[in-house]
Amino acid sequence: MRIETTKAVTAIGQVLQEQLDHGLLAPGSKLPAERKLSELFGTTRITVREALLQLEAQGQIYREERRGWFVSPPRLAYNLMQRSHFHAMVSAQGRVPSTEVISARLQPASAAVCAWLQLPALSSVIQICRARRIDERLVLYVEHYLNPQFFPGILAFDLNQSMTELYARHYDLHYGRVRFEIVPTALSVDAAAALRVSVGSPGLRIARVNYDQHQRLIDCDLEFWRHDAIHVGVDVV
Amino acid sequence: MRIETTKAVTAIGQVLQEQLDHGLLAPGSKLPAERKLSELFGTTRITVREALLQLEAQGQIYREERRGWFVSPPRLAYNLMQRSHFHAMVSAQGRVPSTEVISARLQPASAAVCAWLQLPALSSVIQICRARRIDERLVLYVEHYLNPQFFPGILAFDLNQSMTELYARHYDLHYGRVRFEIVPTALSVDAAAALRVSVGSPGLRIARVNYDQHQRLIDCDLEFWRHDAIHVGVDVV
DNA sequence: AAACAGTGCTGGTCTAGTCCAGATAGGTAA
DNA sequence: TTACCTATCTGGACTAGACCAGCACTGTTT
Repeated sequence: MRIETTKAVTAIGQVLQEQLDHGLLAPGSKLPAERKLSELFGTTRITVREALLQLEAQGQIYREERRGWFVSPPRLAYNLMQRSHFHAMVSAQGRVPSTEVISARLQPASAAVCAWLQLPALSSVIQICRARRIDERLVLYVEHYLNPQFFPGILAFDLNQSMTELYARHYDLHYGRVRFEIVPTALSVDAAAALRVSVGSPGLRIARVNYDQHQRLIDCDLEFWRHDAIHVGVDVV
Repeated sequence: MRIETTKAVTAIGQVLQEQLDHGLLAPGSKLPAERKLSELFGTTRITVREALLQLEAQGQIYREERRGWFVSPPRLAYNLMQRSHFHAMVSAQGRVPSTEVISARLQPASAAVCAWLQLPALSSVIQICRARRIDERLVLYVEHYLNPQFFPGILAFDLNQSMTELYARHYDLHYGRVRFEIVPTALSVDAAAALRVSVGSPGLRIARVNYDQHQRLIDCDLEFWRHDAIHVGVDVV
């Protein structure tokens, strides 16, 4: 016999929501296992899972593959107008950034990258793939594509640091005009692997095309963010 | 006995994906019913559903409640920098916009709205809720909040038209500075109902705070977009 | 012609399990 | 100490059904 007046999925969601709102579940803390929750709510794992997926879509909780469900930390404010970089931005908001290089090499450019960088077909580009964390949590996977003519020998540097600072210090290049393109979509297979999330989980893709102080198109990057990790701000004057 | 080397969910996704890529399923066309698909792929409805949900997360397909799954039309390019409004933007991209007013009234402002509009507690605001379509498809739910001191008698006008044009024609107000805030999240209950999508489906929330030509804070709006309906462009100079 | 009542179809929700693979932690042997 | 093994816990993937509620169409009644 069913007593509930609302659907089980929304009921479970509301209970968890209420606990989150009242801070009983701190950011970063782990939720009970799905099986425990299904027992607690007297329902099946599939139903519990659906409720968890809805909270995930809202950005309230997130999962790490085969590790469990966790409460989402606050979103990072990403202001497109103030020219900042990841490390500076994260630090300024009182949190701890870190970066790890996944791969860095010269390789043939894909058609999409040729178009972005306005390069002829079959050009070579420098690709740098990195994963970035806020307070130890993997939140961002970035693929950089550099026009090699502007960056001789860059692969020899330590690429864990900010590219912006590297450009300034060793190449005297500074960002001028920038074009952003923001698309809500699922994470790509590479991004999902790097962020250790299950494929198909929602993400935010931000593509940047960067010009230098002389209006030359120097590089672009493709950022894949966990969808619950940021909110984007833009001031138009 | 299982023959497949890959997971059934990704296999189903890939098959549908391939059909989409080759244009065998035209934008807006209906997919076979979930039960038909499960029969076709020799699996259960739950598994098919999971594959469909992944394609939905990627923005390839969408659903209308209890009507079926459909192929997503191309995304609308939403450029925050060019001061345009919905009707103009959609028309310029060769598509057909339409708007319907859901509600319009003077009411007490919520705390969040008071903060956005910098109004004292317990102020009244004009709230206008509208749903907007592109080529007949519901894609956007907007809540406008107007500071009533700037808009006497506005509720008497036809609110199906562009607010931007209404402001200009009858109040001599033009947008000056604008602040956008973009958050990937699930659609609110109201938004989901207005767009006739199931609650918990992914969406993009864009909040705008608008100043007029005299730097006065005149209104704000809260836009809820179907996540697959737009891509946002920003040019920073 | 217009209003209405069926009726079948659709996705939405849910049950009650099974098997698999990666993550983790504890213990044992080199 | 270090390396490896192993048992257990976690979510991931899947089966095989059930019932419900809203949609669209069809055929009847007014």
